[in-house]
Amino acid sequence: MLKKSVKIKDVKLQIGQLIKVLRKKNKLSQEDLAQLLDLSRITIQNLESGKNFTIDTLLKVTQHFDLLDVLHQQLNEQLNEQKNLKSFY
Amino acid sequence: MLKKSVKIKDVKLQIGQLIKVLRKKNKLSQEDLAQLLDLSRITIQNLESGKNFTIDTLLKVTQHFDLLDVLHQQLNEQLNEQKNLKSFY
DNA sequence: TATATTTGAATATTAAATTATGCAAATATG
DNA sequence: CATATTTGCATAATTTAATATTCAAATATA
Repeated sequence: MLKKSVKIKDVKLQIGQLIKVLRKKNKLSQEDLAQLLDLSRITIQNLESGKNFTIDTLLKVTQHFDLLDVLHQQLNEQLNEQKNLKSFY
Repeated sequence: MLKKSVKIKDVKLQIGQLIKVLRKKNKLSQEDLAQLLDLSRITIQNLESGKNFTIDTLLKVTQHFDLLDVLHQQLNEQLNEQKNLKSFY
């Protein structure tokens, strides 16, 4: 059973899908979210549709949906893993 | 005991730190890594020092250090969590 | 120590992300 | 169904990430 490798495009589409779910869960239109984050609707649309975007844009959204701490923790775990150290909570 | 909130800048610096550790573990100079990913050394330097950068740049590095699958899986778990579904492996 | 390599930081240019606007298609709501 | 709202996708202008180059400081290596 061969598992096909994940492509960069796949991950971008996946991120977009996640943002869209979060936005709809919070009953926000693309325009609503854009205004809350001081971005244009087009940037939100690009983010959700797998286009290239900046880390600042992604982290603004992440922060708004209270996932910045989760991300920070996962990165910390990954960092400790690479250093062969246990992660601490 | 108050825990101070994680800032966007913190996460960017953390990503940069992680990339730097991965690069050094693989005994690559910034220039080496840049050439392997068809990027400039300056882009790698910006990535490692907390500047803004694009998701394509980050995912190229992630892919090179065989962490794209891990990221994909974590995103899938987060997506299922937001949908109130169990993640599957 | 000597010196070769790497890194950080500046400036200037190029490529691309972000933005603004408009409009048709899709979706939501009365 | 009717229509108001939202979304997707163009095009063009602006902002900024990515690049090229150079040089001094830091680091690695003989």
